[in-house]
Amino acid sequence: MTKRLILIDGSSYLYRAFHALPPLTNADGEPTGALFGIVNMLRATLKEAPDFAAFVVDAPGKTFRDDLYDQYKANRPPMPDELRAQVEPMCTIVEALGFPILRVPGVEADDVIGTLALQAADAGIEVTISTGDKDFAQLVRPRVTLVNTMSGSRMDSDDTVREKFGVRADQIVDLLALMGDSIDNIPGVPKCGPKTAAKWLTEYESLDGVIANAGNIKGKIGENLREALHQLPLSRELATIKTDVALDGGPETLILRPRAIDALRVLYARYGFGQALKDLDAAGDTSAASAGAAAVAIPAPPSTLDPALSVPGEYETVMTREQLDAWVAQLQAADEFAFDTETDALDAMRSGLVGLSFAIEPGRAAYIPVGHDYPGAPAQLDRALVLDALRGVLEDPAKRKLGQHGKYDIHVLRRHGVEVRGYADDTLLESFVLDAGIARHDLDSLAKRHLGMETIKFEDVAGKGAKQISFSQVAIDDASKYAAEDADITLRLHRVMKPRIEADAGLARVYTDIEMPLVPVLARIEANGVRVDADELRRQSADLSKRMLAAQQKATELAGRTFNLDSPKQLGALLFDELKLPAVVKTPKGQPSTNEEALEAIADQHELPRVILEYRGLAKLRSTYTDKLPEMINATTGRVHTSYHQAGAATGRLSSSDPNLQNIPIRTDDGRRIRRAFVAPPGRKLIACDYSQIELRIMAHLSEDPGLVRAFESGVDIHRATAAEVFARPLDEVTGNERRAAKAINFGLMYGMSAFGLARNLGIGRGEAQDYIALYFSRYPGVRDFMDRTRLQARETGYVETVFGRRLTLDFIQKGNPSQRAGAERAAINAPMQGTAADIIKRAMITIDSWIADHADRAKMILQVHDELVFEADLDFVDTLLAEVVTRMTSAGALRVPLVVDSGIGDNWDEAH
DNA sequence: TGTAAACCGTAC
DNA sequence: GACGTACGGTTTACAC
Repeated sequence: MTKRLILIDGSSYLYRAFHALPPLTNADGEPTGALFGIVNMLRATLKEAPDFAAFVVDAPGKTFRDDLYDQYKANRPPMPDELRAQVEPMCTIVEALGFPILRVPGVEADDVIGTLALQAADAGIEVTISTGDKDFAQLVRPRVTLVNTMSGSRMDSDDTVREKFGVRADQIVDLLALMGDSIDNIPGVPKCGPKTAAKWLTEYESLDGVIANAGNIKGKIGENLREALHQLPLSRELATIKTDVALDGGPETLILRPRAIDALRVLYARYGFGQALKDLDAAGDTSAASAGAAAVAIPAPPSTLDPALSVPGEYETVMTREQLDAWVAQLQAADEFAFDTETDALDAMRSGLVGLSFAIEPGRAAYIPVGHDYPGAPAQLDRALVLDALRGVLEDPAKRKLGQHGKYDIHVLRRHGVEVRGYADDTLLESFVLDAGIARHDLDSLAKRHLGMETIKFEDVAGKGAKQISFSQVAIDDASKYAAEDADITLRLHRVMKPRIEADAGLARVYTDIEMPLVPVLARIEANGVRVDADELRRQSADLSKRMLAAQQKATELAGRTFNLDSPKQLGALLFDELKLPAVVKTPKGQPSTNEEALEAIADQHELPRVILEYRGLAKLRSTYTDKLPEMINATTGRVHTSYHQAGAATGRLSSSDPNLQNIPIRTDDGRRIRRAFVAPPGRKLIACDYSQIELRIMAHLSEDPGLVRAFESGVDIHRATAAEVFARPLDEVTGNERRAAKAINFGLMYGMSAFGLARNLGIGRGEAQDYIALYFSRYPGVRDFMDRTRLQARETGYVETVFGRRLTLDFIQKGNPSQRAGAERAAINAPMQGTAADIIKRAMITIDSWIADHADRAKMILQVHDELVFEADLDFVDTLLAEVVTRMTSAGALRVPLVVDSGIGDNWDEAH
């Protein structure tokens, strides 16, 4: 029988498990996250009962690659302490599990693995390399297979390598050389990624072929290639795994020892690996001395201790009444469950229900298809019947439910006749409260981040781009795996993230008292929608078009030729190359900018800039607003329904999209006209209520500056009061310019502005701006102290907090380059104020919603714009609503200064201001 | 044909 | 480099 060898890349798994898993600690506070991942992986390996195995790790010290290239791995940060602390315990556990450990100085673990793999393959042994490092694909060949247990991927032939990389295994080294590697600091061809590299290698076969044909490759990327030519041979050498390392023993010496059961029991207990301990005890009594082969044969029961890496789930597709009844019974018996809906479109206000999925324990999930429709689709349970069967658990407020972005599912189910109640947890919001700063909170990213798992992506089952199909056309078997996994992963993520929130009182408060209660409130606001007068907008579009045409003709005349007024590039060429006008502003990429500031600066030297400014203003209004908004009116409701994104802004603010109703113009007359198209229905009025200077009030609260607090307590115009202080004159002698300067300072401070920025804003000298700021701080010393304190806290702890405990982690404040750090400091200054304001208005929305629920037929909340709430109400209910709303808004946060709410009433949004 | 980046501009 | 947080339209370049 063929012998089998498993080579485990310990170094790669250690790093990957560390970064993929949450920073767990045991009861004594020792870090265990990476250890946990490794132990689970090794236990799975033992189940495979290989004849030979080894756990290979890097030895300390330099390797031959450092000699080849002094910059090798120069970008790699030192090993974090939490990881370093896990290395020795890891080796102890690996030893106890019976694995031979290999550490060879002068080469990397990769080279040891490569050498052993080839020796074994030559000797007829089947080799499996277990690693998280894709570079090993270069070793795939007959009898050498590559697996990644964390992602579940497997490569055992040129075909499987090609699926992943687009080239054969023997071309992988060349591919890596072309791509380079920023982590290991291997130089490659700039802007050449996996796609480009694979394309070249397919065309020219090898790196040498690419080098020989470098002259034939066009474009910027061709230039990049030619400039990088000289270092490609070095890159190839660095990327090549050695297969001729001198080793003491061959593969046949790598024999597994019996597990040291007692030692393992102590170690598992110490690090809190409950499931591993249970398995050990279950197997240990009967086969204490077995060499691991079938030692862990008993399947693990569902466990809350280590849901993260437990085996892939058993998913059921519910096709019969009996199955449905059985699942409903299980849901009724469960304390909590995760659910998810699948639909035929993205828009929550239009999409139809295609299926539902549920998970009650990690690994135990089901998919109930109700709307799959394709040739040959099997008969499915009736949608109404399924929803009726589930109605009890879904509408029961005492039954805790959780989801990922459940607001969407709440909309879909409401539109299909089911009112979800008891929506208790949401993994999107758990992630947002834990790490507001990260880019993505979608399920796939979270699964990778917190569970180290690769999930089935929507595009895997439905395709993408032009080839994308509706989920209703996805084969039920595929749909079931995808949908059940979504519910399963949601549940597992919840079990990992929720305890981390509960461990911090501030985060728990923000999550439990603000974000979760807000979910149904936002769903109601979105469902309410706002009435928009499409005819009015179309009239405005026509008017704007006429004026745009006039501006365009004038511009052509002034330029002496036609050009595309919408193209910054063409405009720049005309203004700065042909007309030789000065370029005072540069874009971030160093090009001459044609933005408003740049055009204003040259408006006195030529007529054209002014005409462009006119055109731009008109074009913006038409393309973004007057043309688009009528298209967004829902055919069923006749209203416009925006989406509010609760995890949209890192500071805790909401964002709005499809359409964005938080950037409707107000500053210019032409812009403000658009607000006249946001109207109240007949018999109703719009009521707009906005917080007056809420962020500055929060600055007064946080800084406790006596002067600023006093100014707000007195109720005077804050910018005028600031001007009076800074310019040392009575309130009624403050000039317009002085007030304008004070206002610029007030706002600039909240954004962490410098003297440079203030000078530019006010059109004054930098020295003068610096004088203003110094004067300001001398009058309001508490503000300066607050700024310094905030920066210091951010630098020391890496995060800042709002009054209510919301936390924003600033990754770049400690590790970034100077420019990134400066940016992080500005964000640190701003976030407590912007974030506290967001907390306050969210609290107000929740309490107003609960009041308005009893008057739902007479009034609705319809918009939120950061510091403003808009309602529509029956004429005879306006006064009642206004009084109640203002009271609830002003009492939504207890600050050292009063909260003041301004309000207005009108037939449209403009009038209500 | 589709997508991403660059640029610009609207809001608070 | 220089003012925080968003969304989105148009052009442009480029990969598929």
